[in-house]
Amino acid sequence: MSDNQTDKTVEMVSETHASKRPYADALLRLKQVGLRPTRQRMALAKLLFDGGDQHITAEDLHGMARKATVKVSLATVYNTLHQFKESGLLREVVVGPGRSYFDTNTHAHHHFYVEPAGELVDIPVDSVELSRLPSPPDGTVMDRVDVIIRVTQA
Amino acid sequence: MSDNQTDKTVEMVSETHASKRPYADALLRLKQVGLRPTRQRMALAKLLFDGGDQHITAEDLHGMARKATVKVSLATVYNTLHQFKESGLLREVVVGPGRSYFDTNTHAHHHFYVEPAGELVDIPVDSVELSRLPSPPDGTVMDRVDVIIRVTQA
DNA sequence: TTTCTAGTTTAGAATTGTTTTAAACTATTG
DNA sequence: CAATAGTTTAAAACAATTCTAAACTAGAAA
Ligand SMILES: [Mn+2]
Ligand SMILES: [Mn+2]
Ligand SMILES: [Zn+2]
Ligand SMILES: [Zn+2]
Repeated sequence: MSDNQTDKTVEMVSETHASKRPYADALLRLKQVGLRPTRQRMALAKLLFDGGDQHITAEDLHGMARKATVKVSLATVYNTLHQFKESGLLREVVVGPGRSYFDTNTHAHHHFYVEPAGELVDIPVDSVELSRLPSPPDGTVMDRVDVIIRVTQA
Repeated sequence: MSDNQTDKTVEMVSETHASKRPYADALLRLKQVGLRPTRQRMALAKLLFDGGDQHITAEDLHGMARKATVKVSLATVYNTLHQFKESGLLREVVVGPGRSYFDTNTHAHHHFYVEPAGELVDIPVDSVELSRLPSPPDGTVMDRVDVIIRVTQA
């Protein structure tokens, strides 16, 4: 519901005001989670959320920023990604040692992991049916279930 | 079947010959995958496979070796873990950025990941029912499905 | 046995990905 | 405008892993 609302706003902005107010959506998101809309965060938010679902590494995002001539340090990229993750604007998906991606799709969903390309592909949550799950170990409570289907390029 | 056979051998060895021939099982495993039974590999194999299923990091294993007064470098521990993994003697399970475990249970199975303890608990494959899976992206073929249930200490 | 050789181990350097530090900077509030 | 809390950054530090190149060793051949 809150997600739905956000999505609607995004659509509106990108469809009707994007050229006039290209930072409206980024600004909104930052306001919603209580982070100051600094130049760097605005630019990173725009890069992250302006182009559909993405699975991106910190280095990738830093590279995109540089290509877009946004002056931002790698440390800030890391800071920002973690703040966005803590705020629920992003999820982190870990697929291999030293391979972690930030995912702009924060809805419940699963992943194909294509090796050796190292590419992540979303799987809608309802196209996987987990009809039986074991109960968690004593003294623990279930947080979430991640399904990663590892596939290889034929 | 091949697994079954191995398991039977392990049992036999540990039950009837362990005290007399404590390296018989390790030797067998190395022979089976065509790796020379060096002092270091034998010792690591023994540490890994002699005590039920384990989820262990490279540092952990190196620590265990040191405690058992086995002289082996960390580089060799890494080499060996990767060789064992490539040979199918071990699996690698990645649960978080910079958190990867080597798993002595090579049968198909899933995991609870207990946070923040960082502990892995096996889930038998048949206690999870994956009744529907999407087809892999074009040009790829499914390798395996990993289910990680993240749980938190209550 | 004694070579011979390919495979193995190792210390140490290097690399990768990420975090920390502490000083400079900036968005917001009064 | 201050004043201040939050933010950014270069640089150093860190953790995990890999690489390098030289020394060592298991197994095969002589
Ligand atoms: Mn590895
Ligand atoms: Mn992280
Ligand atoms: Zn995703
Ligand atoms: Zn396991």
